[in-house]
Amino acid sequence: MERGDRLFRTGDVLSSIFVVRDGGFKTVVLRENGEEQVLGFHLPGDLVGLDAVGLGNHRCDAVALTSTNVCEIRFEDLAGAFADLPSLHKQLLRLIGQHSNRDQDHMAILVRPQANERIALFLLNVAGRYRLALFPVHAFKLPMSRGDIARYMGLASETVSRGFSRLQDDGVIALQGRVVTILNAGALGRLAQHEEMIEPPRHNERRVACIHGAV
Amino acid sequence: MERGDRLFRTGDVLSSIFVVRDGGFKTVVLRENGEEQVLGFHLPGDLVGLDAVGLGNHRCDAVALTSTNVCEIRFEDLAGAFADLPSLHKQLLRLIGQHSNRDQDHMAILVRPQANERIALFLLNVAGRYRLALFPVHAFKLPMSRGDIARYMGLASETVSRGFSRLQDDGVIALQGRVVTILNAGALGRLAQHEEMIEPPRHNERRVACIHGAV
DNA sequence: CGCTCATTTGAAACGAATCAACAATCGTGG
DNA sequence: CCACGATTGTTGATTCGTTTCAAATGAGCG
Repeated sequence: MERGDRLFRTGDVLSSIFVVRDGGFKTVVLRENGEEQVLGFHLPGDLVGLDAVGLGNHRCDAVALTSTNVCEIRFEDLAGAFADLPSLHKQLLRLIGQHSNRDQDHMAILVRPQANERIALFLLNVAGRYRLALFPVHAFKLPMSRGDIARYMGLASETVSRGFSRLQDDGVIALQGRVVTILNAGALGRLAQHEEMIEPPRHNERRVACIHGAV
Repeated sequence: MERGDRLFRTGDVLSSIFVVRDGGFKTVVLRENGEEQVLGFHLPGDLVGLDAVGLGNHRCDAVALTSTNVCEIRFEDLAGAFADLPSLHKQLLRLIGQHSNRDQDHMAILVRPQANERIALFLLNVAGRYRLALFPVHAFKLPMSRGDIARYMGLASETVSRGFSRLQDDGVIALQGRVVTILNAGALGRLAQHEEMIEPPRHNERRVACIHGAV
């Protein structure tokens, strides 16, 4: 699939669940006033489409953020297999539970009153997910735009941009466009919990991203 | 159960699901820094405990907000019935889907950048849920404190209080402590969507709550 | 009736949204 | 391969709104 393509749209009947192999998706709802709200990001290894399991219809659009590669699981096959393998039910329930955990992480971000905390949490979140799915990496490329991140976190895109720049100035992360390198995970964790930066940045001038060849 | 009692705690293994008959609950998580985040409110007719279906353990505490009355459904009974009645699965999945819809409503509140929009959405939300469960009422008593509402919406409790007062001054709602009367649902809906108040308040002085005997 | 806790309200400081301009990046086609 | 246009990202200045701290009021409960 290419960037901008939709895996499914709001209202579509549930026919398949997808596993992201490569690339990334966002799931979005369009509010009555025309604004787009980003419900979640789906990175390699993640499932897309579980939102329709409850009622049988999708409640959001799944939009490809980049060129993507997905694995399709036809739901009727799954339903047929349920009768034979009761354990599959537990499996599905566990998946749904994980999905719900994602929502909870999202809410944990949204309730923070401070933009910097939200941004720090977001980065830790994404980094953790990449760490699970791929081999541990210090640098990863965000497939989504700053605007998407903003609409995910309930902030203006300028605020996201400023927050990223600030983290770079403080030597917590290095930025190269959408490529993020976490330089100081400890500091990021403290920022996510409203604690002040304890170790001050070593230099005040913005350093160029030195990703020691990992990019 | 009495106010403050816990139906279950974080980490408890899933043993039962509950239906709220009377009163209300909040589900909360305690963050590492000691702060409490309110994940949801459970009013009469609502289910509590679905959070554990995915992994088998509860991921939050369920705290009674008032004296309450619940109906317990032992999960093992349910699991046994699954083998006999495959349709029960769909039923459970639908319930989970509804639960997920709640989370989505919650996020729709949290992404609003403006406190007034969040508060308007919250009131519409709660009113809609009371309308579903009980006979239509214009006045209802919130079982939760302003602080709980604030922790649910990611605001300071003072901001919630101010927002309520503002809505009262504008003649959109009437307040009597925790009893809320919606006087102008249309205006509330418009406020929830960032639109300005079109019809100005008829009087500037704060009116006393006139709930025409419904309380 | 007096206590404690919840709620309301005020004033000030801080932070984010907004508006606006600019730089950088990407994709496209010459 | 480079030039171009369009999108995306960054940065600055201002305005608006929320948090915070503080105090007063009100309600619920023993």
